[in-house]
Amino acid sequence: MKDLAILQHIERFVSLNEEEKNAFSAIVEEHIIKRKSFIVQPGFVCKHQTHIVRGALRSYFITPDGSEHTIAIAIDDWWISDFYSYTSQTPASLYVEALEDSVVQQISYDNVERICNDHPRFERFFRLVAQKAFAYSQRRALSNIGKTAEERYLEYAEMYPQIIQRIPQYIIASYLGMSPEFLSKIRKKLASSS
Amino acid sequence: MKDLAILQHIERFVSLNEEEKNAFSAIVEEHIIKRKSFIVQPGFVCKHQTHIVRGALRSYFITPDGSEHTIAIAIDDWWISDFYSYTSQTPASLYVEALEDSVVQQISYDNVERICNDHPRFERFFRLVAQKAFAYSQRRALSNIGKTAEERYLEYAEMYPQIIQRIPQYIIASYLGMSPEFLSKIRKKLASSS
DNA sequence: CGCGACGTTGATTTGCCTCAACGATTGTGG
DNA sequence: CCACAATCGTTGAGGCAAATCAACGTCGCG
Repeated sequence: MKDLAILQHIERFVSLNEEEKNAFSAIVEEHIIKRKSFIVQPGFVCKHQTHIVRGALRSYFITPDGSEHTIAIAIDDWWISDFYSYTSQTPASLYVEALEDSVVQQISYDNVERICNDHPRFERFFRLVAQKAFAYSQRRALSNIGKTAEERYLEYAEMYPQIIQRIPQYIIASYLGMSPEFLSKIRKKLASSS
Repeated sequence: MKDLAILQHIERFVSLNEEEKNAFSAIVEEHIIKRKSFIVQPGFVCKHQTHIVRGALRSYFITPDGSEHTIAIAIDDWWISDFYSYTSQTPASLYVEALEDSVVQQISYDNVERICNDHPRFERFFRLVAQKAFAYSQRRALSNIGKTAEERYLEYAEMYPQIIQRIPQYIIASYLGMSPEFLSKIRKKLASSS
């Protein structure tokens, strides 16, 4: 039952009957993504929402001056995409790159719209997901306001210890909005003071 | 026809028949909000989504050190709320305050859920709104990364000249993430160099 | 009029970046 | 299986954008 993970995920929000489960299973595509390869690239429309079965991916973009900025780091059982590109079906401005060999399940924009038309329960599911994603992003933005780099790191490390272990430090730094050198200095200071 | 503005707003996303329009009109409450009064306060659950017919409001929160941070500035025909509190129906962490005497139209959480159950078209509308709001907030966050305070101000002033005129400068500064003193210096520099 | 809200200006401080050089580890082709 | 190159992390010196602090100007309003 390859789609079990993603169906369980959905049933946390809405309950589904057999017909709905089958309709959904039919539109899920499972893929293996090799480390360092991309599922979204600037200039191309992001056509899928991606659910990570296992592995790790990140989204990031590159400013005109050439520096990388990580927008999201996602691991097992999270979703990732260029949500702006997906929603508006316009060319992406982000890269979405696998940090490890990963297994993902994807559903395409067209199939989402279709299944939402056919089954209002999915309309509801995607409304709740969008609301939750938005609320979560608002909250993250809030909780970072007025914090120093050290405070942001401590909070993140406490919240997502698995990510700290699995993901290279310079990517964490880029996600937390600081230089890798500065994160290194923060960690040194924390290690000596504990 | 008091509900005209908000119905027009909805019909930009989905088309409604007479029955749906009537059902929606029935749950809209119109209120006048006096300058300096609050429609959301920390500790209380945010029970409404608020559509501004005319006037200006902002949402902000206060960090433990006592400093104010403006999250959103909204004027005629925009929506505002503590979206996190609304979505999860948990106590708010934001204030939402009127900056001018304003006229708003509100719909309650319970009524939104009810009308979504009864009419899938509204489920669709609120999904699209949540998706758009999320995509927009992502995009704003993106476009600010790696920018100096001056660049952020110039961009905002170009995008929303009406807001620059109508809203006190220290609130703009707080929204753009800089001190009021520094915004003053930026404006002085820009005035002399043009 | 006088008070409070808002904006300005200058002096000083600081959090974090940039640059540069140097380990440590990993992996990869010969 | 080793050599060499990437990749990643560390350390220190110097610099800058923006915050903080403090004082003063100005306007509208009760």
